[in-house]
Amino acid sequence: MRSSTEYIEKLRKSGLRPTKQRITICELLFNTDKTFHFTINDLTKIIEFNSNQKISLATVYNTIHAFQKKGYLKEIAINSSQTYFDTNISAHHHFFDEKEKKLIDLEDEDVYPIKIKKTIPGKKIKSVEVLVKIDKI
Amino acid sequence: MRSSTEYIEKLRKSGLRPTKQRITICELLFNTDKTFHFTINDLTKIIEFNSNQKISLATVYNTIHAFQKKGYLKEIAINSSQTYFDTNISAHHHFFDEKEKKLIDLEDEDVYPIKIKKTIPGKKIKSVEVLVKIDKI
DNA sequence: ACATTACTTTAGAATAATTATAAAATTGGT
DNA sequence: ACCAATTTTATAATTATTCTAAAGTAATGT
Ligand SMILES: [Mn+2]
Ligand SMILES: [Mn+2]
Ligand SMILES: [Zn+2]
Ligand SMILES: [Zn+2]
Repeated sequence: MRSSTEYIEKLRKSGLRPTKQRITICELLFNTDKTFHFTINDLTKIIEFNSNQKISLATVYNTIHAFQKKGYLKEIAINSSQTYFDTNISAHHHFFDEKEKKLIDLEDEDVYPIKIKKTIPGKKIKSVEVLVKIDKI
Repeated sequence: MRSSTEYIEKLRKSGLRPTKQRITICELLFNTDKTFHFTINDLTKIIEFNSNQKISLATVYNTIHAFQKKGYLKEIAINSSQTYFDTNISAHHHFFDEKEKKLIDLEDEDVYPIKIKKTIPGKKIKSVEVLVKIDKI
């Protein structure tokens, strides 16, 4: 359980005003050792059940996008009707269970290093992400 | 330029009735040596400019999903407002240029083989896809 | 503390890709 | 030709996300 003053500092340093809503969302996202994956819909429910506050949907979207731009969240590329975000911002890969619609982290040691031999003139690599789709045996 | 009778056969064998619309879409998608990536929006324009026929949007969606289910198309996992499809159905990876919103194939020899060490009990791997996001240097 | 300004939140409307509906058209088999 | 099953179509519905603009809050200077 980190103190909210820590998030106030973090937000201020990022040029984001530490509002009640942002602090609440920080607490719900980052006040845990475990990182996790979520959709906006998931987060809305988390807020509903774990805080006394009602935060408007627009603010949830605004906040998540602001946090993502600041690098506090990662967006995971999968084809889904909803966008997935990750509180684990380290470079890592994923399993995706399409039935359960759940992401599972692959740690660095779970995947042999990826080497891309091809280059595109005038372009540089921004990220390399592996998505492993899994299914019932 | 393949003959349309070839597509009629292909469709019949798949249990899909060879309708005018499906044959047209087959011709536009598969009558070329080069494979390519497209969205439904792209395909709609391709149909408009390269066939005398008007195919309703619902039919375009229906047909593409039918072809995908039969394995004639692959859906590419990226976060975009539109779904991308690929006429290259071989297992392969992609560059994605987020500015241009364009996919570029990575050939097998462009990427060292991916090895996943982690396993999930009761689950088997269905696919392994690498997405390399690129940007202006 | 008060005033001023900039930023943020909010409810609700708008947008846009995709899916559903159900009637009309087409296909394949007899 | 006839019939049943499938397909196409126009249109409506759905739904995640973004936009809008008014009201609220935070930061800053006096
Ligand atoms: Mn987004
Ligand atoms: Mn789809
Ligand atoms: Zn993750
Ligand atoms: Zn491809």
